[in-house]
Parts: sequence; structure tokens; C-alpha cells
Amino acid sequence: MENFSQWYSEILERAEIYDVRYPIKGCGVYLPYGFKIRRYTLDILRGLLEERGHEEVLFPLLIPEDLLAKEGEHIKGFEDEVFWVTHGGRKPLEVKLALRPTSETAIYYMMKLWIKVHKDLPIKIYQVVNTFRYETKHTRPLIRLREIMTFKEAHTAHATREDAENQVGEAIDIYREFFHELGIPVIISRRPEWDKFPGAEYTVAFDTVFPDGRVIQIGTVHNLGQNFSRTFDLEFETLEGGKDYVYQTCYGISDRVIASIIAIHGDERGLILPPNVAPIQVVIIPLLFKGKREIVERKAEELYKLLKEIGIRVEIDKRDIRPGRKFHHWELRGVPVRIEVGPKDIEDKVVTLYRRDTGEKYKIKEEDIKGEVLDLLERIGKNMRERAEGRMKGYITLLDYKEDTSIEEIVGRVKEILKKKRGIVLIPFSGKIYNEDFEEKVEASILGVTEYNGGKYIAVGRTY
RNA sequence: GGGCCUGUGGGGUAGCCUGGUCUAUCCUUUGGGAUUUGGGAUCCUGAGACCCCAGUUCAAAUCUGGGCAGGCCCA
Repeated sequence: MENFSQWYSEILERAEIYDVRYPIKGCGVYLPYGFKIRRYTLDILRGLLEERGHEEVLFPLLIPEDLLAKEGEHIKGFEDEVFWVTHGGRKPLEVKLALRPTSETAIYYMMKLWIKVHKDLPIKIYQVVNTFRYETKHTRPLIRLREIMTFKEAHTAHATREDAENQVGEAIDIYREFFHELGIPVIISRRPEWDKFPGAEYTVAFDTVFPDGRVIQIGTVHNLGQNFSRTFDLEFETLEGGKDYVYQTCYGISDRVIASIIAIHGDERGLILPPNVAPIQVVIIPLLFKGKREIVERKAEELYKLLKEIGIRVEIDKRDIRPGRKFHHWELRGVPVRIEVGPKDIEDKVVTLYRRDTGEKYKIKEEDIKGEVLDLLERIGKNMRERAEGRMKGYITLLDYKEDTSIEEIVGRVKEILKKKRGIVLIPFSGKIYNEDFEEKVEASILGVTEYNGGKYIAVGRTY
């Protein structure tokens, strides 16, 4: 896509998703249409989590300084980007309060009160909250925010290392399915030591590639081992009557998912929304002519009711503007299916359908409407996913090298690929390459170690 | 972290260099009305802006400083 950056900000505004004009850097407003996309997206995520035994909770925004600072490695990872509440009215506070950059410390403080014996485990909870990071530069709407308005964070505690390990697997499955539902292709990799979540034993991350060829992290899963449970004293009585610290995991998804839905599927005409998160799945446009208004309006209502009955999110655009204008309006907003209702069609007992993903327009028999629409929404979701996957493949380059190839040559080739084609370069794993030194030389990020077609690779790309 | 650039109706812009003519341009948006309506209609009529604070000056959208906000480049 030519100039993705510009396209992206324009689409946020014109499709009424998110208003960037709020007068604080890195803070904006979800508009009704954007908020609905967000809500349907979260509905999917909530469903997946709850199917697997997670329960939703809600923790305070404020975290006292001593709590936040308790886990040494963790706080080091965040200390330069924490917002602090220092005053209550005019009085300075005795203990500064942080606006949560993430909630590990708050949640684990409480977990201590909840966990006594192995029967209290596992605990699997999640919340959807706002979090704060004082980004000094390069904030971007929904991608790099100071107030992350949507942070779904799940936290689990387990009696054994093995259970925690399994939980990591479950979390990966959940996210894999989540992104599948949204038609967002991902590369899953284990982050390098030097880039893992502060306080974690290891981090598994989900990345996708935006139309400008840059890589963006859109989900993370962390195995915390006993790092936090030791500092927060999350001790419990084991089955055998001994004592042990719990084994923990946490995993998160943010506003970047919404950004990805927009970026991955959109085209020159605007958004293309996956049917399962589209606020309006079908829009009916009545084509009104003098003398034939009523018959068209009645038919539109009739179709509206039929579709409503089968649970489709459908609207009739009754505004008094030209149909062409309406077409553009709803195409910009990514509505998957449009139905045009005009006098000719009514006479012929047919309905005209338009699908946003391919731009195809066709007629069906009126009586087939219910089945066809349900099926079409299904086909659109599938087609969008396949198209996105195809594009992602085009952004992945396998780089092979021989035993005696020098590091310098590999660096040179990686740089060239990233310059020309961008995206992700996969290099067969080697310890010689998997280090910060190499990362520095290629002037890009080592995303981590990933499996691809059965092989073990180091993934490299320029990130957001 | 270092450097550069920008801020004019809801959005995009002209004007700024060379202060006065700005009662601020054009496109889009938007309220009302009429004729229209199978891919962004037309006409009539209305609405809407110089980021904030200080300074220079008889006079500031225009010059200076700071703040806030946005964008770009390099590490």
C-alpha cells in the first residue's frame, strides 16, 4: 500500500473509529463505530477465555509505589515510563501511586490473600482495562498509546511448573484461534532473552506484518515461573503436605488488535471488516424513485426483518441522499454486505448483493435471501483470512546460508531484504546469529525463534 | 537519546518570507429549502478558523521567546 501511515490516520478519522484530536499526546477517543468494532472483538476474546475457565475481574488503576517496585527486574523494565500520581488535591502523597503500566504486582498482592492450599489452584482470571506508559516519542493511534485503553490481561497461578507450562500452551491456542477468527495472520515466536517481559522466564509473542512491511507485536504470553510468586510470597500447601510457591503465567492483548483489523484487511476504498466484528454486517440501500417509493421502502423493511430474525446486524440507510453516496459511505466503513433494493429487482423477485471484500455484485432469487446472506458472510470471512495469509507469505523471506558463510555476509543479505522487501526474514537457527550483536548489525529486531514448515528459524524484522 | 519541520472553520489548504489591503482564499464538511435518486447530484440560502501564553510594534495569522500538540530523519 502506498503510504500506509497516511492511509491509516485518514481511515481512523473518516470511518469514525478513533478521534486523535484529544489534547494529550498519545491519548484519543474511541468513537461509536470504533467502539463497536472493539466490543465485538472483545466478545470473541471473552468467549474464548471463558470457554477455557477464565473468569473476569477488575482491579484498581492505582498501584502503590512499594508494590510496583517489589519485583526488581519487573520495575526496571518499566521505571522510565510510569505515570505517577503524586498529589491528593494540594497535598503531596506519602506513598506515590502509579497508574498501572500492567497489573502483575496489583494482582499478585491480592493472590497472596486468596491462595493457601493446592485446592485454591489453579486461578485463571483476566481483566480488560486501561494501562499507562509514558511514551516520549512516536505515539501512534491504537498502536503506541500513552493510555492503552484496551488491555486484556490474563493472569494464572498453578501448583506445578508443568501446569503453568500447559497454561502457556492453552494461552497460545486461545490467541491463535482469536487471530484466526479475525483473519489476522501471525508468526509466533519465542522472544530472545534480552527482549522478554521484565520478570518473566520466557515470552512467546504473536507478530503480524502491516502493509508497509513493518512487523507489529499484537499478543504476548509469558511464563513467569516463580519469579513473582517468590517476591509476593505466593506460597501454598502442596498435595503432599509440603510448601511451594505457585507457578504463574500471564498473557495480554491490546488496542493493537483493532489497529490490525483495520490495517490488515483495508484497501484504497477504506475498511473491510471481518463479518464477526462488523458493527453492521448488512446494509440495505433502498433505491427510491418518484412514484415507486413506497413499494421499495416496504420491501426494504421486509428484508430487514427477515435478516434481523436470523440474528444478522442489519441496517437500512434511509437518508435522503443519492445511492452512490451511500455506497461509498458504507464501503469506507467496511460493511461486508450491501443489499440494493430497487423497483426493477422487486418486479423480477430478485435481490442485488454486493460484497465488500471482492467488490463483486450479483443477483439472487429473493426467496433465497436468508441462506445466501448467512453463507456469504461466512465466505467473506474465509476469503479475507486467506487473502491476508497470502499477503503475509509474501512478506516472509527464507534466507539460507552455508556453514562457511560469514556473519558479515548474512548481515548484508538480511539488510538488503529488509530494505527492498521489508517484512520478516527467517534465518535457520544458529547461536552465531542469535545474539544482540547481530541484532545491532542488521539494524532491525530479532523477533525470536520460530517454527516454520517444520524448521527452526530466527525471525528478524523492523518493528513498530 | 540527538536533529529537522509544522500548527489557519469538523477535514484538507491559500496567505506568512517583505507586519497594515484579512471584514482571511479555495475544496470538502455542515443547517434550511427546491428539483432529484440503479455508483460520490444540482441550484438557492445560512453556519463555521488564524493552537496557548508572553514579548516587539501605532499595528501581529504574519516577527521573537516559551509551552502544548503533530509530523519527519538519525541513533
